[in-house]
Amino acid sequence: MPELPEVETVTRLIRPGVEGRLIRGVKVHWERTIGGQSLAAFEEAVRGKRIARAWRRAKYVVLDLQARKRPAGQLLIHLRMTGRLHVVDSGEEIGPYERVRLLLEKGRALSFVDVRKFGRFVYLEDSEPTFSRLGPEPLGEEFTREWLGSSLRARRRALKPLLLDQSFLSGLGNIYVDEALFRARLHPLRHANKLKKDQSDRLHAEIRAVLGEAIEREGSSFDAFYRTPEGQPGSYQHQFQVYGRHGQACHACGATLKKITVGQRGTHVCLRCQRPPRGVPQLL
DNA sequence: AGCTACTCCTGGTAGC
DNA sequence: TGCTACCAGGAGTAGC
Repeated sequence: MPELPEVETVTRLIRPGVEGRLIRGVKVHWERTIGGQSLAAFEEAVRGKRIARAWRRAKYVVLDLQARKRPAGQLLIHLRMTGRLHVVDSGEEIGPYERVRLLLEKGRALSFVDVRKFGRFVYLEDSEPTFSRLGPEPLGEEFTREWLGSSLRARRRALKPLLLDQSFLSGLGNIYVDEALFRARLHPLRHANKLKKDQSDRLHAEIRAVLGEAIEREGSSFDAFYRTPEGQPGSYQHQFQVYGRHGQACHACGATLKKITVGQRGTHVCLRCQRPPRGVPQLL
């Protein structure tokens, strides 16, 4: 499930193939992948423009578009659960799960493959309103220990749903939240405003560490399903301490890891390393 | 503010 | 072997 490290990796991979290229045409195989406007309006907005830059904000791949050398809107791509992007030859057949294809110059194309159809392409004249609703980048300058400490004190929510909330902090998803909370030795149901300073400092450090390490390893991928045709699997899944490891021994203390549900999300914890807050039965 | 429930999707798999 | 039922989950929305 693409989170910040996977989106960062994908962005880096496609960048050399798309930056500077003209979008000659658009093929949409699943119309609902296009969000916010009609298919016709989307095609009209995108065709004939040049991709000036490919970058990442939160879990969006952002393509800055130009027309006649001037900024001309942005294409935001969200991979959601199973979306993947690759640069391919324009004649290359990708199979039944390709949802969108941008035809580029020089016989190349940007192909969007998405089994579960949750991914979205949105063209925006101005992305500022969208991005201003997002919390800070966890690897950016704004995300300091002081910011996290004071922001947590202002919220009463449980840590996990708060960290998954993109308007609080952007880029984290289910996997890296579980990993960061484990590494910070904080139970997912701990209330944000109850953390002591050393705990919120630890959480800050571990969020950064886990994301940085995952980017170094080009993200996580589980099975062939999530890999790109170019064979870019990512290898961070081998570093998981808790995610998907329920029933196995905690690497830190040896206790059996558990899987619980927090906010309708599968949640992986070591109940010995991550002490539940008062009132939460230490069951299962 | 913040909770739950529901929606969108389909491949994989647990259970029988 | 083959069937069904359920699971995974990012984000948006509705209702309380």
